[in-house]
Amino acid sequence: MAKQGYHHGNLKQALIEATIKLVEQKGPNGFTMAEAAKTAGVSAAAPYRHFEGREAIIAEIALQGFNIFADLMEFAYDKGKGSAIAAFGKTGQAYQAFARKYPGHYICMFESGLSINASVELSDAANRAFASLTKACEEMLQSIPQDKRPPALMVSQHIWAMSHGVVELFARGEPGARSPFTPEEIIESGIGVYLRGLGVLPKDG
Amino acid sequence: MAKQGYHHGNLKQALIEATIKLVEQKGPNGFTMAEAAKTAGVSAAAPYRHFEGREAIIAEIALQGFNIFADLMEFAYDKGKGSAIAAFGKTGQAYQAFARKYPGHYICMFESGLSINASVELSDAANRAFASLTKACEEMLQSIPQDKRPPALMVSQHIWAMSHGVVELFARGEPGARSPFTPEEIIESGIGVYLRGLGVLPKDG
DNA sequence: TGTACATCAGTGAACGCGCGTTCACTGATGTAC
DNA sequence: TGTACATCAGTGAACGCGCGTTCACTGATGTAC
Repeated sequence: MAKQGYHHGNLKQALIEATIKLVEQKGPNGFTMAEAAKTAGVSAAAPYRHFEGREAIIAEIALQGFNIFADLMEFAYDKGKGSAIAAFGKTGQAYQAFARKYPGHYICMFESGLSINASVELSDAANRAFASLTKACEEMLQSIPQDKRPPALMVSQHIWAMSHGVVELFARGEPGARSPFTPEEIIESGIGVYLRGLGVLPKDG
Repeated sequence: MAKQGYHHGNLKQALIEATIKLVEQKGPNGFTMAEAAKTAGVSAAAPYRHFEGREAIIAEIALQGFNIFADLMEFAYDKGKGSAIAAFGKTGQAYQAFARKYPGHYICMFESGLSINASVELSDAANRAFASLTKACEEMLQSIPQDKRPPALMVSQHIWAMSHGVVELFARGEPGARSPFTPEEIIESGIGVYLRGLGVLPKDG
């Protein structure tokens, strides 16, 4: 995959991948530059040709993560188009799927202590991701009479909070360790109840 | 407060308090034994008279935290007794109040990477805390016809997930930084919608 | 195609640092008589 | 009340370690002519 010899050829991405792996295994602060370099098969000084320092590599992963996340959400939303509820459901599933498929990115994005306002690029990417969730909420809320309609932003924050909570509490560690239900079951039923409460789903599913 | 002189007199608790402060300021991995000792005004070797090592002090704080948490939840639940809904609402508020009032404990409990199964005491305390939430859910669900009643455990996990998500996403950093709403507004309205979805609250509040 | 040279992307040694932990010690405290 | 002694809870020096980072260097690559 990577070039042999003096020049690695693809070191930047190799370091990112090494860091993702380490972060998944040891948590956001268990990773060290030295170990990332070693994992990538390169001397300890090499990373500094590509990243300013420790923080920068985490920030880069978070940035990539938010961009993947935003793409996934937008794609999921488009796939459900036609039915606002369907579109919304797809974005909710996309959230869980992202967290499951990219745990290292998820950790860098939400658990590393990184400030989202650290760079314009980063906050742009984060905003894009959550804007698409909020847009899905907004369309879904159209079916509710205007005077009973809660703010779309608040609805998307409820969904976001529950999704994030499920990831943090139930999607880590051995399956079943903390709950007899799978994360997907929990979030799907939770959002189902919530949507009934909003009045966009009938009382009986 | 603490004794002066060679013997501190209260070092164990002083170290715990120092660690809580450091954890609040620097995150779960920003704390060091050396700094905790220094903050408590004691040599770097002294903590080892009271704790086996770094992990042990975090575990002790988490244990204290789960016990305080469980007490608060049980107390809140009792206060709302008579009305199942009221009792439930009180426990939800107690969750947010705990996270706000004891951020250092909260971090050690949920963000330190500590395994809840690390000790029997710890898992007992954690179970006690969540059992009282589940009990509140169970009583609340009595008003629903049995064949439409979701498992109490799942309901309590939904509530727990949303509460935790709100704490993690909206209750940290400067107020208003990520949301125009306060954490309390978000969780209260979120749980309100959810309860309407369950059918334990009327369609219009 | 060949050569000279600039630039790029690595190396390896070294640094200073602070951490976690151990160890022999010592000052303070409690207790038996 | 006084004394001897055991125990407790600190100290301070030292250790080995690995980390983040810098620096002068060098091998590989790309390009102008």
